[in-house]
Order: sequence, then C-alpha cells, then structure tokens
Amino acid sequence: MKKNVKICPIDYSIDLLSKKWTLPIIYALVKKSPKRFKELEREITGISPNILSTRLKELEFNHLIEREVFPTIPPTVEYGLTEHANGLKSVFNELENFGLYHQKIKQ
Amino acid sequence: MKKNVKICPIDYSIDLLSKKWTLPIIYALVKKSPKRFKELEREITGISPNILSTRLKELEFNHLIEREVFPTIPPTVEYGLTEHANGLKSVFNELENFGLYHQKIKQ
DNA sequence: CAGTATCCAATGTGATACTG
DNA sequence: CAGTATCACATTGGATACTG
Repeated sequence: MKKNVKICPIDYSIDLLSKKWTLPIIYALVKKSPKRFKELEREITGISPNILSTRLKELEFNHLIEREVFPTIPPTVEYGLTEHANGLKSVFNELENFGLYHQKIKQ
Repeated sequence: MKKNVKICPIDYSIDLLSKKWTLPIIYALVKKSPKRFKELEREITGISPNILSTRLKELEFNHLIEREVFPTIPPTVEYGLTEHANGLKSVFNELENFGLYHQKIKQ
C-alpha cells in the first residue's frame, strides 16, 4: 500500500480483506466469537493450520481480531473479533442478501 | 464448490468474489459502467492484461458483467455490470463505511 | 485496441514431524 | 492443544512479447 496518498476507503477495505481465507475466517468469528484455533481449523473447510496461523497474525496486526492466551494445560488460545471489526457485520449482511438473490438467478 | 449441498449464501458470495482482482474490477464498474478493456487495465493499478482477461471471463460466466463487441477498427469491447450485480453496490457502501472508520483508528 | 501465449515467480497445499 | 518447521507439489499470478 502506498504511503502519503489518501487511499479510497473501498480500496483500503479490499486490501484488508482480499487475501485468501481472510473472509472465511472473519465470517466464522462473526457467527460466534471467540473461538479457539482448532475450532476455526475444523469449521473452515480446507484451510491448513499454517495458513490459518498466518492469516490470524495479519488480522491481529490490523486490529480486526484479538488473541487471548489462557495458561491451562493443555493450552487454550481464543481468537475474538475486536470492536473495530463490528462494521464488517453489515458487509456480511449485504453479502448474504446478494448471495440469496444470486443463488436463485443462477441455476 | 460442492454439489447437492445447500450452501450458505455468505460462503457462496465469498466464493464468487474472493479471487484476486475480482473486487477491484467490479468496483471500477460500480463507479462507471460500461468500460473498455484498456480503461479497466489503466484504472486498476497493478493488474496485468492476462489476469484482467481471465477475471472478466469468470465474471461474465457468473452473470455479473456482460461483454459487448462493436465491429470498429480498432476493435471496441465494452464491459458492463448486469442488473444481477446491482446488489453488490450495497456491499461496496458497507466496505466504504468500514474503510473510513478503520483508516481513522489505524494510524 | 483487445486480447493470447509463454515462461517465471509467488503463494498456497499436503503431509509429516516436532515443541512447549 | 496450539502452533511452527520443512519440503515437495500444485495452482495462481506477474512480466513481457506477440497477434488479428
């Protein structure tokens, strides 16, 4: 992303969300949050643990999710959406409307 | 995408939109439609013509854009959003709201 | 102009093993 | 459990040249 350039907020959002698996991860946490690493891995069909790990770090860096560690044995780590990610819920609502409509027209 | 399985409309939309450059292409056409191949290539910074061509075909296959050829010399081809793609405008609105907010909290 | 062809680089996948 | 490390492999994307 370029520096010292006022970037269009839509392009900005697209940059934040466009890597592979990023949207499915956030959506899993929109449905219910927080979740543990294994829960996410099981729920998001097809993702591998190394990519899940990579994306979670990126999302944490961008303040969309937060990671909390509990000193249990075996270890527990929970990932939850931050309040900064709440605006994304409307995005998913619109994706839902669009999906419902488009599924019908496409047979 | 799996067959004979009722897929969640959100996952369905994500599948339609999650490939690299798909969202920037649609967004370019949300701003103004129709546009010619070269216009899209110039406007979408960083895209290469082969990827643009590939994505346009996919989007046409999914009925989100339509392609019209004019028998001029040199050739003119226009790409426009279909009415089926109109529901995506709300998605971009929400992406805009989110981007505006997130740009502020992230400095 | 509107693409296609080609070849190379980057990214993601899959399997497996290993650590705290 | 929650990851990281390592490779081999496949798929995707990027750069560039070229055609009708």
